[in-house]
Amino acid sequence: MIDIFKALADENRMRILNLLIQAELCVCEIEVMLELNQSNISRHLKKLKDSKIISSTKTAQWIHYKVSKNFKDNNGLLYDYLELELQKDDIFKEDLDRYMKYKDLDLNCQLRREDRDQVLNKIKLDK
Amino acid sequence: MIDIFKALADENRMRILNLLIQAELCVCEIEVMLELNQSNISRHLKKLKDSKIISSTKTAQWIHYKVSKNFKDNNGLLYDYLELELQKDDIFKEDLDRYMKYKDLDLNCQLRREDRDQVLNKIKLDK
DNA sequence: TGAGCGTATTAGCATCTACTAATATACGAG
DNA sequence: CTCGTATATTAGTAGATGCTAATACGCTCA
Repeated sequence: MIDIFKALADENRMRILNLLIQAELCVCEIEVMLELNQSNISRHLKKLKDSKIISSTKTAQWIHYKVSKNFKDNNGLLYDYLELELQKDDIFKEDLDRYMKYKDLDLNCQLRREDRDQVLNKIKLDK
Repeated sequence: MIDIFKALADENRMRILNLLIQAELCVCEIEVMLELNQSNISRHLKKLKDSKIISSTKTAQWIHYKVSKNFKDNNGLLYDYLELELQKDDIFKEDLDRYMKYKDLDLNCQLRREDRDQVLNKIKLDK
């Protein structure tokens, strides 16, 4: 249980988890959505995975992450708490808004590296 | 929310919280129950209090800590999760067993310093 | 097979955290 | 007022954690 709390005790990991609660995503998508660099995301994902909160599946060179069934099944109350609380914080809501834009524009993880800046621009929120 | 998780991401703080979920206690009682030194407990309590998980009331020179009403009211799902999970781990169960012994023996926080070792001995678990 | 892309890992660093030991503060009893 | 007790705080230190930049690994496709 304490390992789970340790994994949750970081804003960037919580932002990642917030996205993964809504969708299954690969590293490069999270990278664009949160504007964090790949190395950080990868390490944070490892920590979430080590504590069994998320799981991953590999297809070709992409690794897709999602909240693990095991976590939901064994920590239902905590999962519900997270879903509820994540709605209350602007930073998490904005991340989801960016994800919605990304999805509405039919963008996907095969976007080319040279397009990344354009993608970033497209999902930028106008506040 | 992240501050709460940070506060919960430590075994000793969780042991303290485990006791406070069951009873209102002062520092010297926690000290005996968990065999941690006073300085550590005081700092851990401060952290739990800063994140609004617990609250304290002062009577004479004793400061009694308990889970705050505010925390229970605003974090019901998390509180229920904690109550449930804390039952699953031996270390937390043993701490509660020691508390039960302490209570059954009608010991209280006014025990004299020179009696502390005796108290420790009385609440020792025979496993 | 080799180039390119997605992901993981490493090294080096700065910051944070928890601990011990010592000291300070606050209160009550005498 | 002063001593003893309960609690808080400080200083110093070791270990954990998060970051950046660089590198390594693994997969696909030409």
